[in-house]
Amino acid sequence: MKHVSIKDVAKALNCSVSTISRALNDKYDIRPETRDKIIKAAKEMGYSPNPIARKLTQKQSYSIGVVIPEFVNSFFPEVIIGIQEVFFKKGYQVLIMQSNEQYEYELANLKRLVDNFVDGIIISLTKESDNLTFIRELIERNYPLVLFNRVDESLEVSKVIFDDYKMTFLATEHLISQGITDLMYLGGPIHLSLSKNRRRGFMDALNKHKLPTFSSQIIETEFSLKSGEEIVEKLISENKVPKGLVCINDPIAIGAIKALKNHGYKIPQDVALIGFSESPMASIIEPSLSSVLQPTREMGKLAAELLLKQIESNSVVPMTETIILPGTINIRESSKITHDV
Amino acid sequence: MKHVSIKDVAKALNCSVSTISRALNDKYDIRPETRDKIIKAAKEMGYSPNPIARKLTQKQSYSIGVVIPEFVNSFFPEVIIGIQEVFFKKGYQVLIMQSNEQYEYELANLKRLVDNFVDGIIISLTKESDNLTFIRELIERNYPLVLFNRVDESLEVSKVIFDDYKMTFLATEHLISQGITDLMYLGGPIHLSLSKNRRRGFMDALNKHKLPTFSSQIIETEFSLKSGEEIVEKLISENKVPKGLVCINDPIAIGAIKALKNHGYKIPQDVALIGFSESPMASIIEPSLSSVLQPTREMGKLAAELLLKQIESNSVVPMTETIILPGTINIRESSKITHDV
DNA sequence: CTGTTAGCGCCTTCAC
DNA sequence: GTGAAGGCGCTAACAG
Repeated sequence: MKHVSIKDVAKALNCSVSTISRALNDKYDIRPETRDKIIKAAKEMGYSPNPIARKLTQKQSYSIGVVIPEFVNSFFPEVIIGIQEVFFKKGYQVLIMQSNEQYEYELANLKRLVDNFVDGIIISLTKESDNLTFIRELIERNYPLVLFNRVDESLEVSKVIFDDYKMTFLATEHLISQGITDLMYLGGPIHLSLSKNRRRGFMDALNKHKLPTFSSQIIETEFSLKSGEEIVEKLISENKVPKGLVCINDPIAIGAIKALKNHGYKIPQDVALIGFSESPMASIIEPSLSSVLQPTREMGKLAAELLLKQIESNSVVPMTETIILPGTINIRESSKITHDV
Repeated sequence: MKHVSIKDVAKALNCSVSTISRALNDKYDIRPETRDKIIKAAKEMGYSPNPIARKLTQKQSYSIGVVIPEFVNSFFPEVIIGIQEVFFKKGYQVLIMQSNEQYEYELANLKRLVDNFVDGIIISLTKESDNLTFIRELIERNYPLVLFNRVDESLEVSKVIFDDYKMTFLATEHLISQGITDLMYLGGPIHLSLSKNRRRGFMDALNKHKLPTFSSQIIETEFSLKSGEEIVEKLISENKVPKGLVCINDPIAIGAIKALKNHGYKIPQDVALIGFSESPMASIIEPSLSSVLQPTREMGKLAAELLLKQIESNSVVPMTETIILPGTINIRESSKITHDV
């Protein structure tokens, strides 16, 4: 049960390996009849090309890498499905690497992908990625690269992001429109561009409506449910719970809800909340969670297409392009204040 | 910015490539001093071995593949984290492939992994995988292989599974202990061993307690929340809702709860439920969901270790071993009937 | 101990 | 049109 190689086929058909190679790759300089004969024979013998050997000689490996920070939440898996849709059709292999929110893993993953000659990489940064040296090197080498969602804006590279600023602005305005003036923002890891933009959106909405702002209004968090829960527990113990909470994502919001409910707060009457990224949990928790709905799978598709474009055009000029995806606000119970209270 | 190869190092140090190779691989037959000198020079020159070329000559590729049916639910990602823990330490690359619950993808994924010379594969079957020809072939070729969770018991290969029979038996008994005699089982895709064993556990628990059994008591489902919701909607419309529901997994149970609540059923008073596989949602939904808690990450670790054992012992004798992991029942509100009603 | 040679499977010149 | 030869980067076998 050994792998049949091009050589075996050549031997069987009594011709040279290069002829076989040409036939299989459908090159010119080959008589149609011989080509067909060879293809038929190859199939019968169960020949399949060895991608390893192919990678060694050729530039293309027909595989790309995806590096994501985590996949416990459903967000990144959903993006990957979008990516796979595009590349599967094109016959590309998609290598998925997970960095466990650690820069060390991320770097190792990137290096491994490069060492394995992937044709390009799609990446979303970990929450601690502040050293971007390796990525900058890749960009300089004109390595096909696309960042999505968790990007660093200083990098000159193709990106697909959500309209973080605007959507957070609108989400905040939505709470304000419910008559809430006392707002806080649970804002994610501090140095990610995504966090910064969303924070800015939050502040600008407050400013626009001439609401008071104060320094402790924005709280740094992780992306996890647990983090949201802990931080709100702390707010409760310090007696600093505001009337409205804008949250960087759904898990944070859900953690917050959990803590609030534990302590007898009524939602949305005592505290109104809105999340981000529309997780499946949003419609399950009680009260159901308002959230910014984003085209997650679409994000994956677009990132894949941007990468494909870079790969297929082997231009020396870097093709950087940024796509900003819009979202919509999905209003549910957690932010619908009944004014007849 | 080209890749420096072993040849470049050889040229720089004025010695032969094989010496370099020996030094880098720390083989015998090399003087420590030359070795150290070479290693130092290689590092300075920024040399990194080309894994592709290595794969071509050697048998080992130091990479393994993981094929999972889906990763929208958190179960499989959690298993993969366990797998990665083991292999990352050993310097192995873990290739993650996702089959979208389709046999066609699964087969393509397996073939690609084999073509890429992974040293072994860890796999959990899709819900539709009933054609196991390719896997059987791999087993015959003594290809290192481990199945987990969604396995086929007829395959003679290493497996890591949960004690599906027993845990479902106990889960069912738990509902019975709450005084429920009118039970149904939402049981997952029909031909997976996992479904069969759990179904058997359910039936045996009923039999042990001499409860009536009837054919429509077990309903085939998918694994998704939506499936659970639809099926219970149907039960409601047909007026066939039982007093207790044992569910093959948490998403099904949560879908069921959603449908029941929509129609004004009280949980657990009108209908008590228990799920399986302890998802994060279980403690968030209201009422909180009782569920069988399983050592998910541990499952990944064990599967990885079984595979590693197969890879490292290059014995011709197949080493098949089945590990059955126990679970514990996590009782929450959805099945706690207050008898003072 | 170190260098030379050959070959993994494939593709790409270059002759014929 | 087709075959022969060389090389991708590395390791292994055999000399010396």
